[in-house]
Amino acid sequence: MTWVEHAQRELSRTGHRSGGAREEVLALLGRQGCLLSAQEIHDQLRATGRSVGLASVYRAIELLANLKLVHRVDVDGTACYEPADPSGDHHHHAICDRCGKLAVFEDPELERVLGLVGARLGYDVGDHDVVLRGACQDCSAQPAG
Amino acid sequence: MTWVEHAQRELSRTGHRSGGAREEVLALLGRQGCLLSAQEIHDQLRATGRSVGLASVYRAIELLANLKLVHRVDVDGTACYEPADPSGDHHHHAICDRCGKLAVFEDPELERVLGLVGARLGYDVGDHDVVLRGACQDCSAQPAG
DNA sequence: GTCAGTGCAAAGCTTTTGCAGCGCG
DNA sequence: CGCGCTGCAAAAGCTTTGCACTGAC
Repeated sequence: MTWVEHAQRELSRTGHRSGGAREEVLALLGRQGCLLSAQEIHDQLRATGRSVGLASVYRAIELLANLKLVHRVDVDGTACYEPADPSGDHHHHAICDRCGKLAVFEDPELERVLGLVGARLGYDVGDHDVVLRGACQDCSAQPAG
Repeated sequence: MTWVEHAQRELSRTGHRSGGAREEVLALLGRQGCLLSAQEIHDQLRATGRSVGLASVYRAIELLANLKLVHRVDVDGTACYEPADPSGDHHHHAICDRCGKLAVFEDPELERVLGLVGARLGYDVGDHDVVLRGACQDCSAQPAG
């Protein structure tokens, strides 16, 4: 079952109707898989002739986030979204300060340590964000500038 | 040497003049130590009769962030700031979904794992953010709502 | 005296909200 | 055939910028 199918099932299960705008947002997120801002979703849909109102993009995203079907990450003060794997698997991001390149990683050890930290704090941690910032391999090989 | 003194020295070393507004922002950050938004800085200064224009708060913060004297963390789409320890020591944050309570933690193991991840990606990681979200001990003891 | 620093007001972005109409179920 | 979904436009934050003025060096 694809993520899009999973999401559609969840939406229907929680009593939401199907509509053109949300379907388009869902399909785009499923195709892209990586971090997209609301504006990027709007622009990409418009570019492929499947225009959707920006407000509807925000509403679709908000709903999907509430159902934990997408994961939200703030990048430079802008919210970006990506499909959340229903199995609970997830990854984190490293962003290059210089060229903006985005790298994705996952690390079981990291997850384990974060779990321990949450337990130590007495927090029932439902979610966590980890973002690394620095120079990617290409950029750090070049003189700073 | 206090953080405020350290920051003043850095500012002067990098050719910046001293001015009323930035001094007030610096002093407040030094006193509070924890995450503050630009608006909160502005309000708290006004409340103590040391009013500073909101634009000046933003300009002071931006400069301090560029010099790595403060650390920026995005909380719910709003940028918050706190003094950055010159020794490189730093902590991370856990935020309660329900009551908004903020907890602070540090964990050498976490830092170690993040270092390994950065190395594996070939990133020269200069900075990283970790935010845990969930229910704090008090809130998770209560029925959801 | 020069030019960084400052306050105010206006503009820019991202995100949310109000409202009328359409269409899924 | 009701109510949720949608688009548009207006509004509501947060943040940046333009400009004239003040004050540090």
